[in-house]
Amino acid sequence: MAKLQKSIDKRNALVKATIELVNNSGFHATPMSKIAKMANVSPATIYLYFINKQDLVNQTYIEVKAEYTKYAFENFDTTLSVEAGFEHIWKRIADFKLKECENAMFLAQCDNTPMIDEVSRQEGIKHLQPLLDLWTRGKKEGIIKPLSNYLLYAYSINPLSFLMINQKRGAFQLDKTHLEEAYQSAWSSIKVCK
Amino acid sequence: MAKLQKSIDKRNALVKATIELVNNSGFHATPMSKIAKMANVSPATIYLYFINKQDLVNQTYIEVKAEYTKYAFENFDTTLSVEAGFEHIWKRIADFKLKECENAMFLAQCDNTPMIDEVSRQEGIKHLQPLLDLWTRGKKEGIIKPLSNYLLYAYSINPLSFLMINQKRGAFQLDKTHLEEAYQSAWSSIKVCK
Amino acid sequence: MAKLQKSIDKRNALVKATIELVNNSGFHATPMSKIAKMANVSPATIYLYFINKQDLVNQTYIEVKAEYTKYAFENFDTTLSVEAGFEHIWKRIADFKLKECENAMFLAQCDNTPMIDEVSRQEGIKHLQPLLDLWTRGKKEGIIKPLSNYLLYAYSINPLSFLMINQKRGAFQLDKTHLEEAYQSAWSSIKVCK
Amino acid sequence: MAKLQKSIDKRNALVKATIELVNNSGFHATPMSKIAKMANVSPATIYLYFINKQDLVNQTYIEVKAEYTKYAFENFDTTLSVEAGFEHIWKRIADFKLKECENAMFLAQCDNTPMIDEVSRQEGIKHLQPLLDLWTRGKKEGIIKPLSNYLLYAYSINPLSFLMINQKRGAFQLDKTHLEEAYQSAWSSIKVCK
DNA sequence: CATGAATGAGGATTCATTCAT
DNA sequence: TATGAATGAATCCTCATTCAT
Repeated sequence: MAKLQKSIDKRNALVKATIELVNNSGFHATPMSKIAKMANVSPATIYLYFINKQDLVNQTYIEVKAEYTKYAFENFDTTLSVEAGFEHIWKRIADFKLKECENAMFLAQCDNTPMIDEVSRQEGIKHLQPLLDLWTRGKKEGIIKPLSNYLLYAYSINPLSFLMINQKRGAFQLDKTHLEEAYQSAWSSIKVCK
Repeated sequence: MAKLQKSIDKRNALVKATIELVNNSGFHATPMSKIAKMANVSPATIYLYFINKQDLVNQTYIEVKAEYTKYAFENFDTTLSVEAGFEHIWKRIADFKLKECENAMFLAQCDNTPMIDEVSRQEGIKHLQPLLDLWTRGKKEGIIKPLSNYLLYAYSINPLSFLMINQKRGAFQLDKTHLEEAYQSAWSSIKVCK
Repeated sequence: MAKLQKSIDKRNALVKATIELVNNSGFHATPMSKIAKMANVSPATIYLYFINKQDLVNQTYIEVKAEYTKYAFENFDTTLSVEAGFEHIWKRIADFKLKECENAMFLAQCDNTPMIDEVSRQEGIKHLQPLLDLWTRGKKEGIIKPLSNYLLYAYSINPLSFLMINQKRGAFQLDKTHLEEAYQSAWSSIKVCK
Repeated sequence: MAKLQKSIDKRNALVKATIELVNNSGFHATPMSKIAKMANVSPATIYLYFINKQDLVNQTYIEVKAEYTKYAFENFDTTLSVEAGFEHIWKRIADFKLKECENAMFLAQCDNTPMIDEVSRQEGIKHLQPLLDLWTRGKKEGIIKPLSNYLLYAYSINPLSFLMINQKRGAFQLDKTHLEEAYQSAWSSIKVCK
């Protein structure tokens, strides 16, 4: 246990420090030395776990994205109706974005910035498949508008990022009522209006 | 003409170079020397127009944001119905985001990053008032859902940023049909369903 | 009058600004632009009057040094006794160093710093001749110790610089009594003890 | 041994290089890169030992001043008579100023220039106490003139700086005879004439 | 004479990365 | 594995000086 666990702990500490510091200052304004200090290791130690700074953020991105999708699809039951399935996933995602704020902020920055390798970006997208499958089923069943997945994501999922960022900045507060309203808007925008 | 115009031209060239380079590499990965080179001036010249690098991006942000809102509300007629008014504004915004891609990318990066002064950010938000007024009217008339403006923006306007970025990255192409679909989704998400 | 006088005024303003700024910040920490601003001229104008920055301080040094010696020997009567002559000169010098504080500070900085051309330094020393002549006479008459002029200057004149600087720094205040004491010490140190 | 000693050596090399280069060119005309080169380290290494350039000279000043006073009061015997004590100290100081010429030059530049922090300047003065104590005793015993310590210092100690600088500049040479003469002048200027 | 805009060269400082231990 | 010291290569910014007007 001891040795391996210690290694894992260090790696995790580095990833966590990276997220927090990049959130507050941006990628290039975050020196390796600060990351090291926050993770309580020597700068040189970072290079035992990561090839270089780019690799550090790439891997951090991939891991956070994986956590995000894992959280989103946890307990997801493919036998649910499309609407129920979507609601489940949407609320898991909302939960993540609003509770695991630091992680979500980090993803938003990566996704709107030339900070991440294209390869890592692709790697990060992979895990959304269950949602895309659900939408495919929904379109077949005539429940979801027959739109590109990009459009569906843009209108039903992405708005949460905007809300999360503005909540983090203190611009406004997202309570339970808001959340339900948000969900209704999301669903309205992609469901087929009868 | 000569002198003043030349000054204005130089300043504009600097702002433009900043946008392009920051889009491609990010704020901190864009050296002043490169900006200068692209604008065909000496690095020292930048400091005749801007206090420092931070001031350069702040002012660039404010200017681009102003252009954006100016474009959005050009020819906007407050006597239009809420729906028609919204459609007009929405399509102007879509136009801007998809045609003035560089500018829109730059704004997206600024808005999702700790790259801009809080003061400048506030300054940038100011000009959205006509849209907020329209929504207020819409809510009174029972046409727009009685939601926070943040929610309305998140669902009806912000998705365009996501689409723009992914189009820029070549992930997918937004044609006329898509655009109409996108508009329908936007409107669906904020209009009161009867 | 007009044109020539205006030129002279500008030159003087530049010299004065140089003294004040160099006193407060040192030679290399004083930009030409600041000197220009304080003298109410354009930076480019400086180069109409001086070859470059080094020339500006060199000339300033020479001029201030000339003022200093002119002041020191004003109304000096070579027919006075050695002791009376020395007292006269010493008190003029003391007057200058304590009243024309800025000028004296500037000289002290120049004299203890590699800031001035060797040539200009030599130029500046020239005008002390009357004092040296007095000392030569004093030595012949057996009134002044038969020491090198450097020693005589070091002990009878130079201490005033130290006092002036410390007074400027607020370390202590030199009143009339002090001054008389200082004179007695100066004279004690170079006169032949009987 | 190894590591710590190496660190100390590096620091000392930096301090020494600073003294030599500042003596020859002045503070602001001495680039950090040159200091680094002369000390055989990388420019970045300086910042492991000093916060910035100002800190480098401040600390150098404090250290040289400490060396100066340490040297001045080495083997000083407080049971000596005032005259013998003063002679001892004066000759130690003269020794220092003339043999450790570089150090003394550096102090002279610092003391006549706005180059050093006020705080560091105060720090540097502290260690003169034994001399001041001796003077106090001398005044009580009626051997030393009842003057401000500033005056006593100005007339008995400070002239050595002037002589040292002019010797360094090759203006004149201070041999044993001169030195004895200088001492006599110093003593004459502060002792009570009987 | 006078200027303000422009600049190239240079300086302080930072930082990702390496290396001896 | 882990480290802290060391560094070369940048980067931001300043400034003496020039030049078109």
